[in-house]
Amino acid sequence: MATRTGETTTAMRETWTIAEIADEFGITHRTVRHYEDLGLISPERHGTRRIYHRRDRTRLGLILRGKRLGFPLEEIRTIIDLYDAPRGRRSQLEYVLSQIDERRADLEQRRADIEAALTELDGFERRCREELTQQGQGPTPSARRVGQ
Amino acid sequence: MATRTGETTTAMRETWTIAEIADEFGITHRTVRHYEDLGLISPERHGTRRIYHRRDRTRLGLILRGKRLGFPLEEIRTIIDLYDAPRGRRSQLEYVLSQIDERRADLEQRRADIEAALTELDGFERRCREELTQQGQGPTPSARRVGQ
DNA sequence: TGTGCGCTTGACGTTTACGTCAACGTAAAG
DNA sequence: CTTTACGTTGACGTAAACGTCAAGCGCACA
Repeated sequence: MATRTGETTTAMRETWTIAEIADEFGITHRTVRHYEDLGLISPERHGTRRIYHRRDRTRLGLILRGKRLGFPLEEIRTIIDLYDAPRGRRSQLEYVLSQIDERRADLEQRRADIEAALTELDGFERRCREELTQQGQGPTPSARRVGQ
Repeated sequence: MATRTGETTTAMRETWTIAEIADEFGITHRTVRHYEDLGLISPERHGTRRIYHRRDRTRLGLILRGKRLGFPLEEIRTIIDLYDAPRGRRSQLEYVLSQIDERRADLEQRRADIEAALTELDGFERRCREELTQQGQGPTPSARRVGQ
């Protein structure tokens, strides 16, 4: 597990290549480049080569979480751009705050949808388990990994 | 707002046309047909015309919630099919229960992502508000709808 | 010095989720 | 009996999010 520069852990690294970034996040280099094309990340260049810093990794984390939540990439861009938007003037700050409110409303809608889905799932599982205990306790060749 | 069959409310209706279904759910008839093509709904036919029942509306509700949560339609189909899958034999029931566990794990991951996003958003808002009070209380022409 | 490995830029292909005609059928209303 | 409004089946178009070559560049190492 030796890193090629001899550090103890990757946590000390300052910069990364596209390949390192890609398989650390479990995506392809094409995907990383696609995010760059859309302006979600903008790595430094060393000549023609891309150099990724901590900032880029943070952004990638936010991007992938946004994707897990089903947000389109364009929307994800506006969200993470919000985090380091200029907020010097009062009007800018108030704009950012209003955007925050919109984002929160969206997230809370999603949370409500998830709670509802989980509740339904629980009810459904209970009904299934009742059907199960109602049945005879006759053995079944299928594996017993319910408790796992 | 009189319905053409003269009932008081749409809640009493037993069947609906594609147009009624579509604009009740705020989607196009093309979308409804697309869901049918993918096997997410299968309305009754009266000759060539589609007739939608309560069952179809329930399914549409689940479909749209799944979409709000960012699930692909194919996955949504397997999910809602699960709800009325045959579970007569014990092995079938156990399969359904295992699927439920998978679904729940997925939903809980998403919920965790949402909680994290909301927490970050809260922290970010607090920092913004501090910057705001730090600034001079000079008036700004922008609207004052923060408390709303 | 050349050879390979990793990186780069196109450019086209693919899948998902519909949008958008086009052309036709049909049932009720005038 | 002919509109007309609604419904139906293709079939092609499109936008998003990458996948997949192809071809070339540069640098480290034998």
